[in-house]
Amino acid sequence: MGRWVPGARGRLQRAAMELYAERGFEQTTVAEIAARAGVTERTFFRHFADKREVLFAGQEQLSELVVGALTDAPADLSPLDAAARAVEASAELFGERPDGPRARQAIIDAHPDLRERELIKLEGLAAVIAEGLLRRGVPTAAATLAASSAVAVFRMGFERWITDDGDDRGLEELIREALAELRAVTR
Amino acid sequence: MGRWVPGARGRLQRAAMELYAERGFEQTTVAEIAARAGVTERTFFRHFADKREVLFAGQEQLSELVVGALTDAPADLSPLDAAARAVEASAELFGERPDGPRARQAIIDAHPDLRERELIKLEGLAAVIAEGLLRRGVPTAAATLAASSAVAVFRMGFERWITDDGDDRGLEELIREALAELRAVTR
DNA sequence: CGCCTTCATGTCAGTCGCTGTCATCACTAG
DNA sequence: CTAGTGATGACAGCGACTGACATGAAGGCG
Repeated sequence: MGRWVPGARGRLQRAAMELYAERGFEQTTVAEIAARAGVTERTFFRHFADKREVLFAGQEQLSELVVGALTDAPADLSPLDAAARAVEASAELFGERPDGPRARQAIIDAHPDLRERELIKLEGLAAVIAEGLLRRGVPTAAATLAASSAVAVFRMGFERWITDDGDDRGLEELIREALAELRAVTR
Repeated sequence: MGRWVPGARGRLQRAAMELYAERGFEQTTVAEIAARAGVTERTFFRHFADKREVLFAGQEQLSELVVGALTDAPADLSPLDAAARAVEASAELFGERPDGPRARQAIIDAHPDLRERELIKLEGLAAVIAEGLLRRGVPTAAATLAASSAVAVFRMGFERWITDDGDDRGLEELIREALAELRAVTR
């Protein structure tokens, strides 16, 4: 390590989450985040592309995890089932307690700029799922539609997971439930 | 009208489209757009919330049109069919020639910031469709899933419409085709 | 015809997100 | 001990966006 205190990236993430939660996203300055983390504003932008990205750091891991699950999924699964299986695997990343994800989601939902960023991240997730389906021999159109359906199902399961307090079911089960509902709707 | 030349809003839209197409979105300054339109930078921000919004002016009309079509759709249609019928109605707004929409889409696809904005607009479209389905008595979950499915189907139809040059089919037919493919995938 | 309200615009100052550039300094390989 | 590496600080600068105030034409009204 250097003269600097290590873990600047993590401190920036925590500081940003705290401040966004306290004062709101727009009312928070990057300089303030940096100050709380004990670094310079410039350092913030060396770790995160912009003021929003600090909230979406785990996205790469999520994509890798989901793509891995898709690759490992049984070859005889239908495209949609394989894609759904893939997004179910995300439960491994989120853990059992929805508290953390719920707090983060509350921040995101509170500001359109952050929702935009979330949407393009989900779009990216759908893109890598579609790509994985293509590698399974699924035609382009079917891959695209199955991927976006899987993401829709994931979103619904995720929202229920962080919303319902009396509901003790896990993220995976809620995603499977949403998938069943999607099938009922498209029937 | 006043001392000012009327139609500032329209001139700003045209100027922005031209400049975004010529130099790209990021390389274009709001001051440049305003100058080409013969107004001040400040006036730009009086007409459009930000530099991106100038490309998404027709979104309100689209939502209204789609919601109207959803309201008018036969009551015995399934939620998904009604939602699909609604997005099909968008063809009325886009006209027959995909040239204009294609040019606009090329600009949007060229920059992530614009794609973000497009995604949140589509999300808004899905939201109003879901709302319309709720008014039809569709349960929340089914309404949400049907709406997002309809938007996915719309996107696929739209992309084919502006892409395929030898394909003379209209937007409506391409959307119906995508819907059939979605049904095949979710089967 | 002249006054007054309205409203789109111009002007100006200022904040903040974000970037390029160069210096600094601890750590590390040789 | 020296040169290189890598994360950081310091600083100047651009451009997006906002708030406040001034301006001048259009239209209503006496």
